[in-house]
Amino acid sequence: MLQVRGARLQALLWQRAREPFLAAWSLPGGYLEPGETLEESIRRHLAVKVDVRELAHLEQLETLSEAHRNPLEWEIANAYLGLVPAEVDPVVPEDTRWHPVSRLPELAFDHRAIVLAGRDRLRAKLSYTNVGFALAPPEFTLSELRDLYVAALGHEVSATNLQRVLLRRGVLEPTGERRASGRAGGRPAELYRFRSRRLTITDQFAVLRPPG
Amino acid sequence: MLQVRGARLQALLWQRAREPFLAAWSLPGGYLEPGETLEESIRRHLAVKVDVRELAHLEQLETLSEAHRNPLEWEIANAYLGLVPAEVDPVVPEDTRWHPVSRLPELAFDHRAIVLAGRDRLRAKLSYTNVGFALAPPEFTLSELRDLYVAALGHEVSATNLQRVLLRRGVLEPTGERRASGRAGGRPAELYRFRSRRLTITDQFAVLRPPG
DNA sequence: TAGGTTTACGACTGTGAGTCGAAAACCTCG
DNA sequence: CGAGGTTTTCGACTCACAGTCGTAAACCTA
Repeated sequence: MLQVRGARLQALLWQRAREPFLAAWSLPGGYLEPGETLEESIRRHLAVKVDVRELAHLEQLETLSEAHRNPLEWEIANAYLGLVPAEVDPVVPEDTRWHPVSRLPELAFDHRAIVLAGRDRLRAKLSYTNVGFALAPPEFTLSELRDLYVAALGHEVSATNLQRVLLRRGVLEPTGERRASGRAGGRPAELYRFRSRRLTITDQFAVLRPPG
Repeated sequence: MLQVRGARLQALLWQRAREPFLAAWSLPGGYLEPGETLEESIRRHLAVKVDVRELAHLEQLETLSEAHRNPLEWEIANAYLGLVPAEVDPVVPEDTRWHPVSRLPELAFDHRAIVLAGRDRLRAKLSYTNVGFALAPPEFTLSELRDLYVAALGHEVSATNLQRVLLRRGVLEPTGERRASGRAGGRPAELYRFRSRRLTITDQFAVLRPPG
């Protein structure tokens, strides 16, 4: 599970209480029960840590069967990517904390690679889909949205370009209202919302388009 | 497994000899054995049908756990996408045949959706990676490569643009040799090859690039 | 050798992303 | 109440690159 908090992209991790990897940080998850869908299983295990209704998006990341996983048993592990909108602060148990993806602690198994794969998937999809809806609150100003993109992408983003691109693609729509900026005055910003909160591909890749 | 044969994108299917879905066409595959990697398992099952050394590329597609699969047992199925270069013609058993993806027969389970997902994945990656190497023979003319792209993408492609784009990205390189076109004379075409035969992302998506 | 065919390549066009600056709309402080 | 500072908005400009087109090159066959 990833979320932008405090202008940084962070991952929800919990500290293991048992061997192997005692005291190392780990991704939430667990075993599949019979008669259960993969996604049902994920949601069940996540529900132990957070309120799953706050998940704005959940998608399959990859399936792993590497040998360097838990050496006791040969496992097939399904990694999922979940996204939580900014500004919600789910209640989490004692052993669970958010960690900036840019400064991860020692992680159990191959969980570090999984987190980085999730970050990369998010970065790519921010460019050609409307996943932004899963990072943003229901309404927001363009500056706030820009800050979310900066945190997730890890580089500067022009608010002007962001607005132009997302408007032309029909991803954003103005609410008609405006909100005064928090601190030092300034022109009040217009509020926007995502037109849809379901994943859609918005960029037909630039190259080798059909003619016409 | 997909391959461009006869100017059409085709999928390798075999006809089931047992219930359920008796006589329906089906994707090659089978069960995972203990102590086996997912990819090892896939290659083992494919080896029954074809010479797996002819696979130029193999990647994970998706993992399914739907209820409308084999109703007898609840299964987790891992779908893979394999690509075979044009102009190789692997020996296949009696019950196995290539079928154009655009005119698939009745398929068992949800295999039809899997084949279409594989086709879509291939189409997308042709635009922003160098997967072309897995569809093309070792050396080829630009017209031949264009025809492969047309078959896979399903729409016209300009040979001029294809050349310019793939050369600028450093995906193609000329071999220095040339080959007379098959039939009616004409200027002999220069031969090209893919600089690398490992999957690489070559298009940093058009949108929201880092500044500079 | 003339005409046909295919490939190669430069020039032009058009779209859209990145940049910049001015104007708008608010605040606070004197 | 006005001046200066701050933030947002929006148009205009630039530039990179994909798509189009026409001509020249290099071969074949009759």
